[in-house]
Amino acid sequence: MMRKPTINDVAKHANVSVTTVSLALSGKGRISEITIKKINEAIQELGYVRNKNAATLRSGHSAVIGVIVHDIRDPFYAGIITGINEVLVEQEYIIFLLQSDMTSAGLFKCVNSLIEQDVSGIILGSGGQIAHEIKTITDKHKIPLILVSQSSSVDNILLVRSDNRLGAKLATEYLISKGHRQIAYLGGRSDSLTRAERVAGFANALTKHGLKFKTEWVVADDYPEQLGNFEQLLKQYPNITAFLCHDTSTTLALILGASKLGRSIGKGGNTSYFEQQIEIFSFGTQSEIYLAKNLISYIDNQPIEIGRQAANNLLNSGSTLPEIVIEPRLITE
Amino acid sequence: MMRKPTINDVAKHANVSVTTVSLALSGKGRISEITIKKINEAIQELGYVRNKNAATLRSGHSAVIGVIVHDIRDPFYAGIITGINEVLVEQEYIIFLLQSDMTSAGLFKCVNSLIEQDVSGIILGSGGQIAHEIKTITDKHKIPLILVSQSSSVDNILLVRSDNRLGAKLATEYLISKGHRQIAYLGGRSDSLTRAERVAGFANALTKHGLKFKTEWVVADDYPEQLGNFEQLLKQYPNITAFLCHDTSTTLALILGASKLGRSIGKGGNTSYFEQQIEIFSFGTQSEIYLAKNLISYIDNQPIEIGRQAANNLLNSGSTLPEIVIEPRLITE
DNA sequence: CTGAAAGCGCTTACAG
DNA sequence: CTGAAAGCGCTTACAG
Repeated sequence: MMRKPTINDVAKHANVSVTTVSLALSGKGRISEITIKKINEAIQELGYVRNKNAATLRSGHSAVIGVIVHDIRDPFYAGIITGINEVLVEQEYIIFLLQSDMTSAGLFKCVNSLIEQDVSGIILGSGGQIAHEIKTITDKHKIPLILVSQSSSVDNILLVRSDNRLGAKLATEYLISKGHRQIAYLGGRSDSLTRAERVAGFANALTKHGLKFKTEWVVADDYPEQLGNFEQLLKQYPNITAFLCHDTSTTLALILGASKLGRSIGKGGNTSYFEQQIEIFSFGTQSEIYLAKNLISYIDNQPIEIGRQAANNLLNSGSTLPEIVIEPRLITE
Repeated sequence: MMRKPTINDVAKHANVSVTTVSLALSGKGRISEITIKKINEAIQELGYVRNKNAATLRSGHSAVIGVIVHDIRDPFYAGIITGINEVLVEQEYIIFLLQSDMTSAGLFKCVNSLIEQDVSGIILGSGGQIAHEIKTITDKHKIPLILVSQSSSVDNILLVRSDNRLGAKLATEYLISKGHRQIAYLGGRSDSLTRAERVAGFANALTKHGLKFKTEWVVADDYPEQLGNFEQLLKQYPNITAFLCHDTSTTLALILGASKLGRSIGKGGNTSYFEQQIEIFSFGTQSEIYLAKNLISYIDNQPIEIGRQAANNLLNSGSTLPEIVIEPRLITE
């Protein structure tokens, strides 16, 4: 076999027309059992593989969607992609994965590239305002666009996101319910919108329960050196008994700091105050925390579910809701 | 504009032939400045976007490669994809991302899907023997295949991988050089090949320096409950002063266990034995550890570099080496 | 430096 | 249930 076999070769080999083969492949016309069998045999013998480029070109439909994220190494987005993939595999769709710095220029390049490939939908990992410019383009090309994000919302574009505010609020209330009265928020970059929402939820829970929100007890980690700040905080305010941590890395740093000062970690609640025990509620994923889940509670933002919903809505162009919020799951065991 | 503009529309609008437009787009023929300007204006005005499906179909070349991994949430593979992407973006290539359970059936489906899309290369995240079956198929379709992996090698297929054995060995030797004599290996599933290689490197370093390799000091985490085993180990053998940890999750669990027993973590070497300090060397990535890098050393397997090399070799079909080993980087600061 | 024309491999009315 | 034929949007010899 010199040349790749085409649908023509299959047709000849099976003694039917190309129409029949095409119909059989796509399952559209009603083809007789016998014919199908003949065709399948021909496909087997020739080692025929359908050329989707040709099919897409002719039919105008691609069964490919594009996903653009900032950094695939971010567990949140990795989870989303897993969820998207789960849904798409079932529908025999396939993903183009692009990473973008989310600058205007970079994003335009990505979107253009996806349009060139004639994708039938785009999922963009961003809640930023730039999404509007993108939406203009995708609209012109009649390509559905869905945003997925940790936070924020954007007018008039379908967005599937997590609820950071709620996650932080529920976690804080959980800590309060266990008797903690001195709670701090640690980690995250201070320019992060996600962090701002979490801090808002944190503050909200405190105030709701008559506790005071102290800005000194909210420490960012804009620079690695701020790890020292966590230690400092522990030293300066030894009466803090519980922490909400922005991510696993922060949690790790906190535990190390605590350990240095001879404070242990546990889920004992405030009753163990005299043991100097610290209770931690961290944002994170199962794979990061599972080995430590006896001692640390965590908030799962459900990225996989976000991915699933985004994919489903893209394929069915279903939802007319402007935004779908996935509730966080608290793992306190 | 009702219909998507095609290369024909651009040609008419610019008063040139389609040949000229096509040549200008691909930068192949030498087209006069003036003509190029006219064409670009037409493209702008019409909002023309090239249809790559048609181009691929006609030219037989796709500028698309497929990447198949087991789980995109694995930081190692996420890093590899980042590296692949880095190289491909420069060459204006684009990635199809597939997740596979790496069973025979699942993998065949993925590969078939990629062949249907006419990819010009495949990178497979696996070192398993199944790669041979896949190689047979990709060979038949003349599609270059490169493997990327944590460990193991496969005959006759180009593989880019990390060197776990070496990473573990160097880390262990580092700990020994700091005076540690009682060192344990923690974490990883006991059926993991990667883990086996690391344990081999660990054992090798110990023996080389006249230390005894004790199987009781090598603890897996096949079940989450084995977290308790770490604690148990610490209790039973309080003279262990250093640990090699399989991943960040293991490290987290170890620190928690140590903290419970009043042992702190640091890079003090064995001199701080009487302070009960523990020194940790963990496999992991920068983003997982950076906040704690003052207290914990880590081995970076350089997934990004693995991805880069795999992509480069795929595009240039360059290397005739059967395997490229990327040396781990030890971050002890 | 530019144009007319064939053809990549498929899908899909249309006609039987 | 099946066939002959047009055409999706491009690239690429070939000829000028």
